[in-house]
Amino acid sequence: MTTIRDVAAQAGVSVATVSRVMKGDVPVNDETRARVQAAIEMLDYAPNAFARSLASNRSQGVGLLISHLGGPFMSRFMATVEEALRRSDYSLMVAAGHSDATREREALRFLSSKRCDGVLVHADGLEDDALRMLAGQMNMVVINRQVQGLAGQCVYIDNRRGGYLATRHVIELGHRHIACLTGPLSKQDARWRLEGYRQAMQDAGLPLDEAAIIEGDSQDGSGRYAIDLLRTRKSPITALVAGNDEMAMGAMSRLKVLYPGIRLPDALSVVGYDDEHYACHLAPTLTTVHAPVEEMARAAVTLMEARLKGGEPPGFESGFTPTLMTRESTGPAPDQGVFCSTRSTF
Amino acid sequence: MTTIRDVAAQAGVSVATVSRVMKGDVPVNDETRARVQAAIEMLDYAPNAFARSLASNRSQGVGLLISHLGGPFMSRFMATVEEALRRSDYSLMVAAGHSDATREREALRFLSSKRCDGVLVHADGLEDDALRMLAGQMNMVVINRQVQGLAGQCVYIDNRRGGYLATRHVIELGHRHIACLTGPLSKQDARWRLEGYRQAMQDAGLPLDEAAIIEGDSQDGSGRYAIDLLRTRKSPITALVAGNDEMAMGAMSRLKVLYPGIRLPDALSVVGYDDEHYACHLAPTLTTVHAPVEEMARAAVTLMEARLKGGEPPGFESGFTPTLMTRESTGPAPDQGVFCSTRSTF
DNA sequence: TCATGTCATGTAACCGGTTACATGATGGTT
DNA sequence: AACCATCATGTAACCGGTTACATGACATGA
Repeated sequence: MTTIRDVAAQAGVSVATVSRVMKGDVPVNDETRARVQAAIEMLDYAPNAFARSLASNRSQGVGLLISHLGGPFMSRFMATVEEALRRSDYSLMVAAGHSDATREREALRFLSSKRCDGVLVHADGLEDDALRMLAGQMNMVVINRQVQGLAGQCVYIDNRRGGYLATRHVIELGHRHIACLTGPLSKQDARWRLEGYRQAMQDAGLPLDEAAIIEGDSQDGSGRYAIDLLRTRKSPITALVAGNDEMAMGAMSRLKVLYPGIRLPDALSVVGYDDEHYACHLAPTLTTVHAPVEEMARAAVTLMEARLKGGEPPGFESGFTPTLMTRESTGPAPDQGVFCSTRSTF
Repeated sequence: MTTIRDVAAQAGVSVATVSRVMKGDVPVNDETRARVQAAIEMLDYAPNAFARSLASNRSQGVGLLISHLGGPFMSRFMATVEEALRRSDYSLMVAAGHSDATREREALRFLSSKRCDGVLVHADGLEDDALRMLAGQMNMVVINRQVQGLAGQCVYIDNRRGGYLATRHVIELGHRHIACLTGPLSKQDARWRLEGYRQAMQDAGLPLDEAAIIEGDSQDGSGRYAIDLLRTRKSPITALVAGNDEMAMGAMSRLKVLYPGIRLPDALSVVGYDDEHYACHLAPTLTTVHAPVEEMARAAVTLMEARLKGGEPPGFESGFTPTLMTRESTGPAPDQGVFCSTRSTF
């Protein structure tokens, strides 16, 4: 392995000069710089990252804590983050938190033990308090979540608005009996989406039926479960607002099994959330809420880089707004919901 | 930051002794060890990863080069790899190659510049030759690909068999005119899957119609394209074997648009590949080829750890076998294919 | 002419570990 | 008693960079 000393010897200068040339922003005589660069070229020199980190106390790496690696849009998110970071010569270290407070904390400890310069945190297990505390110990940007007291280091999306949009959409289609299938209410985003649902119902002057709110686990199985539950209740539900596409998909699958003869939006209008890439290939194609994931990822990296450079945090808006993708899974409200006990198909 | 010297002072021993206690496998007097451990505990000491790496020339990190972060099963794969590595206190550094030889090479250079102890390489842009060469320069385990000359450092799956299984399945259902929609044939796995298709056709004594082999790009758009193409040709195709679920999904969507009245397997039997988690929620649910991704990921890590420890490579079999998941998208061959020009729906 | 400032460059301490080798204590053998 | 092996521990060189400070060359103004 060629070291900085080899290069210095080859170029006939001191190691300090080589270091300065590598760094780039320190004034060096043009002729000297050229000689050093020639030597670097000739010896195919690449600085030792460890030595550099040890001396400068910076790792040139940022950690990414992902609550659940298989989660929606994670791949899109990570791809964008990786690309943006690499452009700045930062490496990306990934750790998974498995949506569990203890494991997320452990993952952060791990990343911190690896001396990341900063961490992008997508945690849904940790409490706000824990995040605030940890943010004091390391350079942190929080993704997909708004934490009070961590202004300027959160990139989030208005989940309340997402839930609102989804619900208002079916209301506008004439639905009055609308169920809501949420993700685990221990998660902030699930709570906000539900809040949006509540608000939309209230704004439309519709009664809130607490029995029509079902807490799921964000997996497709919950969709099936929700349908079965709503069916036993035989409440006159005509639309379902789901907390994510996965559960919406599960619900639709179950409906197709139970009511093979009925076209789906006629049986039940279903709205998803996340706009996963399969959403437009389901049958019927899924109306869902779309988030600008790539933009959010870029914003997170920008925020992080600003923190790392130590300058003023860029004053840009890091709150994003979801949009509704209207597709076939939602349609006009029928006179009678499929779940209504008076319906002949029962 | 507390250093090893602080701990040494606190415990009244030398830094070497502390280092030995940290290492674990060197004999240290029990009483001394206890004192050191108490000091570590008391000072909440965590060794500086850079210093350690610099001195020992090991990074305790492995890189993961992913050709395409959004690709099938990547999240499952990564989740498993991350968990297995972390258990051994290795960190995971991710770089994306974007399915392009140059960018993959660049990503490897990057990971190597960060001094990873080893790299797990999922590359589909690089040539075998390039991989063989690079494998000489760094500790490498190749994922999802069998490279001649790199025995014992590849974890792969028998794509030929996968293609064979998919094709034989529809043949057994009575289909005789079977199209094949492949991924980019510049990719090894796409070529092998096609090879399996060919073999199955041949084994069944069916004629090979080269016009029924279409090269796609692994995106859903290719599915649509393939259907449109087959339709103009009006060849009497009754089944389609696709190179992945994405394309199969695209094809089915297109079919549903074109022939809204016909149930899908009657119009065309479709087989996918990858068994993505949405496969069983499409309508009809998608018959597809399943790979034991988690097992493969664990095997890759095991192989890597063996290389890192420097011991003998474990003699286990790193070739995996795919299985067919039979679902609704395939059915008995109709008398007349939907693409047959004599059909009345045209 | 000499003090002073500017600029490019060199010297060497430092980051915080690992580890080869030195040291010294202990106990067994002849 | 002298010798040697064994074992736990300490000393200090080393890994390969960064950077504060020193140095020396040259230009400027009094």
